[in-house]
Amino acid sequence: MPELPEVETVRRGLAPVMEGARFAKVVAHRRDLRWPLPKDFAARLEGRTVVGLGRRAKYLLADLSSGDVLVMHLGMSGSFRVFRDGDERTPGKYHHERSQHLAHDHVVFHMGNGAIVTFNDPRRFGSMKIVARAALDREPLLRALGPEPLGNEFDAAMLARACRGKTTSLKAALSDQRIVAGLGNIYVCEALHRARLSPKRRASTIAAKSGAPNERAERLVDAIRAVLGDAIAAGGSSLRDHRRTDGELGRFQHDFRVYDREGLRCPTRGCRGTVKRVVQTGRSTFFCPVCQK
DNA sequence: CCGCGGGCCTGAGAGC
DNA sequence: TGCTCTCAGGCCCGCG
Repeated sequence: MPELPEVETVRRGLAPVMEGARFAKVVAHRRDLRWPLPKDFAARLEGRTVVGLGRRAKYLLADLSSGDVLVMHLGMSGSFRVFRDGDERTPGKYHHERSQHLAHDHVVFHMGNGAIVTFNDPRRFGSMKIVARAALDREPLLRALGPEPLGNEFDAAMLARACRGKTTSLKAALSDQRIVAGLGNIYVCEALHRARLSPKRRASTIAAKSGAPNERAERLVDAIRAVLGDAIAAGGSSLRDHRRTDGELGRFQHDFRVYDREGLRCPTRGCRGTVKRVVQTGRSTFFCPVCQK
């Protein structure tokens, strides 16, 4: 499911009920997630306070008072829901929603402030891991990640350097979390369309031979930042699984220019092209062959 | 090292 | 209705 904008939307939904709150009780209904939860998962969380809730790429990072960090990933179909004590829901609706959600609620956090946070993931490609904060920079899950695309260190020079000499497609390069961390299938397609660059173009062609960025690299960086910013502002994209933590849908799927729009007119001003779908490295790519060169 | 394909899972939707 | 097939916001591993 989630790419950077969806994960950031989830982070913003969880932060108000988790930051400063204590894990009163933690229940792992099943531990066989993408990687297994440790036997002492609940014990290492219970009684600890969440000092802060951050994000790195598509990972959520809960800093704990114990000096550990709870690392969470949503995989393809993971979602979090927040149920608050005494919110406006009627008891009937509350229980109805809980029962709807229960089938794949693998982990449930009962916070000391009365909030209940559930992690639901039908496909179980997501998971959680507890690591010592002091060892976070050596954590294999995070170690090889490239720069945050909305951070200061991400710019055309760095993107060009990372793509220098790469014979693979731009689509594959942008999907590679070691080059830039947080994009997935939707936002790669959308960013390339905004930058008017073909997903099939060789990644190396955004850099000069010296590795210096060219004008394409500049356009691409601007497009990536813009699409991620717009998507976060819209609460992410809801296709199948993504929900905000209050259960509401994201809205950015209505603003897709190419993703999942095969056969429709290209929205670029003055372009009379039609959105095409091709398969690259096993995933669907949507693009306009007329204005994306 | 590099790029690609398969596999991990479940569920939704299309087509017959 | 029910079956079979394809596809899905991710990522790791192994092969050539």
